[in-house]
Amino acid sequence: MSKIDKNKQMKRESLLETAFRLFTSKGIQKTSISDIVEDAGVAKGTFYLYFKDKYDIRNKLIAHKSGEVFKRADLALQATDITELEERVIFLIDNIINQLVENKTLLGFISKNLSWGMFKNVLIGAGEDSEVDFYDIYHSMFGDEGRFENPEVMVFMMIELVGATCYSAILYSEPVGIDELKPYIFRTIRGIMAMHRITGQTETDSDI
Amino acid sequence: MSKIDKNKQMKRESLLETAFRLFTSKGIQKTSISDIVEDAGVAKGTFYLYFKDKYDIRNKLIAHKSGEVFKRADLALQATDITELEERVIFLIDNIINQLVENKTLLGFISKNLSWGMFKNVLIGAGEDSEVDFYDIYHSMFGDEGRFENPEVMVFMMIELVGATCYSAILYSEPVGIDELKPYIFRTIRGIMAMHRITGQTETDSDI
Amino acid sequence: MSKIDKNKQMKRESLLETAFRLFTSKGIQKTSISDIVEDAGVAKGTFYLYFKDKYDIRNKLIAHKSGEVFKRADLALQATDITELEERVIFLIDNIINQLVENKTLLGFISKNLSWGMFKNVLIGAGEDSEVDFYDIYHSMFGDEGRFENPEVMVFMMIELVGATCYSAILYSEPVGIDELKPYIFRTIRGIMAMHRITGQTETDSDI
Amino acid sequence: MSKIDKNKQMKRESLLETAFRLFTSKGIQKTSISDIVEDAGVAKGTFYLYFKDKYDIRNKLIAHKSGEVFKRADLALQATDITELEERVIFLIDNIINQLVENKTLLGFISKNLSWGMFKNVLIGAGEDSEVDFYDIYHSMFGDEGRFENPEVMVFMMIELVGATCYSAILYSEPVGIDELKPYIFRTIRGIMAMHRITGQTETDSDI
DNA sequence: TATGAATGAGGGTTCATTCAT
DNA sequence: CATGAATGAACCCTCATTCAT
Repeated sequence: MSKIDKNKQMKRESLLETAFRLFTSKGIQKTSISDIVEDAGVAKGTFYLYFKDKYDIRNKLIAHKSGEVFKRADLALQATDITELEERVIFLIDNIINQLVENKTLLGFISKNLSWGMFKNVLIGAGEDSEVDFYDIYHSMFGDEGRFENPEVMVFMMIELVGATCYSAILYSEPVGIDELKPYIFRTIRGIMAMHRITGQTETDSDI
Repeated sequence: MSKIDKNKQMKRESLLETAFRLFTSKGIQKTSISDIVEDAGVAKGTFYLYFKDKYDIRNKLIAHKSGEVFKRADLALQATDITELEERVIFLIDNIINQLVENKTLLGFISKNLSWGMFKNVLIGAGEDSEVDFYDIYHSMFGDEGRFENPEVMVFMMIELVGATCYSAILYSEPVGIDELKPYIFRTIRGIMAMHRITGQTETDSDI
Repeated sequence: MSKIDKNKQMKRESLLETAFRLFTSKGIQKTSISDIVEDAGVAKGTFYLYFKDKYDIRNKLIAHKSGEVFKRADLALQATDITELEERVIFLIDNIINQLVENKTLLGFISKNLSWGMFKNVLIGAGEDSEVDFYDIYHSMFGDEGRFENPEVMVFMMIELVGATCYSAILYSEPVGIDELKPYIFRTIRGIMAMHRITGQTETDSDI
Repeated sequence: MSKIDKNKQMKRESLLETAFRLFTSKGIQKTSISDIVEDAGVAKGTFYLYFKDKYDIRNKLIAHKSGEVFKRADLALQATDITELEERVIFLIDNIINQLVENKTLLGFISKNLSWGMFKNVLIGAGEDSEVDFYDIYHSMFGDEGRFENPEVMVFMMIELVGATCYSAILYSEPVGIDELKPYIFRTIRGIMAMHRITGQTETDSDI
């Protein structure tokens, strides 16, 4: 049975790998299920044994691939001795940006498809096939300590800012290259964190 | 000739209107040219007299629709007596957000399709069928006065931040509704402007 | 497997047969793939499982049909005891002409489509789905014996002459019917062979 | 009126010229009426004022273009002092072949389209828009003198032989280039003429 | 489980032809 | 005579999905 199960797992992973390669090289719209099964070396019907349709495999890929990016960033962070929270966040973001610079196809894939809703799913559902529990990381960083007014909004803004600006800067160097953009991103990130830090809320709010 | 030309313009606009309605209700992928011409009440071949393909009409719609949003925001701004630049920017953004709240289908359409490159095209090419010259507005606000270190990067960051965060907040109230998010957005916008203001560069830079 | 393969072969042959019938009755240009699949009783997509496009099926038909003609002629020749080479050639040509007289649709199809390049392909590639190896026949007749100065040119001229003249004579009796034309054709064929026969080259050449 | 008529003639000739250029460069099937009128600089409807459809203009072109070739060959012949009939025929054929070598697009166009029936039309109908009366030439050469047994068959065979063999030799050098093929063609032509010459009919006929 | 032949609706696109101007 | 916008049938081809093996 183990052998059969292993075979099954191989088929599934072959399909995922192939789909990712084709999605990132030809685009999702232009990739047909025929393309995937042909390259993966399985029969057409087999695809439907593992995935509902093209968008099912896409969603599973996004969760998987973005999870990996966060995992690698977290591992790198653990290898440092940075303790200050703000510096830890900056380190993570910098690491993720660097990963995306190195892997532009992954960037294109994630940016076009990773919504905030998706991201939360990664956070929550990560435990199922991952050794890292992102939910724990998230909470230990932002949630438990009560240091931030609205941690979820804060993380949301940071992620959307980084995602949106990096896409254009890394892939098209528009309006500037990522190296030139990074300082601005980091300063804005620090600004966002400062804004949400509870002790820092003494200034008068005059938001329009 | 006038009669024929008027008829042509009507056909063209009928196609644009119908395409927009279908794109925003069914999505671009799911909308076929057959759908468009059927709803617009013209023959299939007629579509190809006016547009190259589905993506041609989409691009023209994006430019047109986002141009309109900016135009309306600018008109509203002119009706005020706000003089301070920062306040003018905040007013514009607030107005645009409010428009998008009122017109969620437009928001979905623009957000999914308006890239920075597209935005620049709207800015530059707006003159062709618009009474407002966005390029002038842009330059009079940010470019000429030498008050900002890198105005293009600044505008880029503001637009990407607003676009990315509003999409989720307005359409899905995730992670919070737009009303709750707005103060954070505005404060971040002010932070971004402060960061680029040349005289404000006295603080120490410690961008990683 | 045998059952499925048999079914596949049947589908393929049904398509070939139907295409031939339509090509010869309506012409290739006027025959659409829709026509073929409809008459063959298969779905449109099925066509593309077996052939790349209309011209793929046409080429396969030409090779197949002209191969059959040559094969039949060769079989008939083997049933005789003609030994003299020239008489054997005349016999083959006569037999082929007679076949084409009997099957005028085949004549129209082959004549319009069988170029010299095509003919060589039939000769060379015939082995793949045929029991007769035309290449062997050809070589044993003309090539090996060293009796002809330029056997390829000789065969080329004979084939082009026969093809071009028979088409008009058989189908339209223009300028005369095939029976009246035959003697002239045969005499010209003999002339061409005489011309290429190496020992026959004693006459003075005065080719302009 | 003359001016209008001149304008009409110009439109017609512009259409003919453009059609010929497109037919020979893209092929007849791939050339649409839209292509022709666009390149010719006239409106679509105008085409139908002069020609019935694409095949009407094609037929008119074939007659016109092949007529020109024969006319040029005849003019060249008249400039010589060749008197012997056989040599005159060889001269004509050689001249025509040379024209086709120089003008390969013309060769492709004529060969693919010039049937014997067409050729006779050119002969007969040539008077309508040509200064040369081919019918006269033809008859003075072959018909009137009673020197040939069946002049029409003879001309037919010569034309078909030359047309069929030259096409492959000039355009594809298959099986040999035209220069290498010419001697064989001429000898065969002489053979065909000898065969039809009435005084030369002393040899025994053994046509199968 | 796994296969892959078969399906057929539906996609985008072309183009000969018409006809009001 | 000349125009060219409009037509819409017909084209080729793709592909997600099914199901008998």
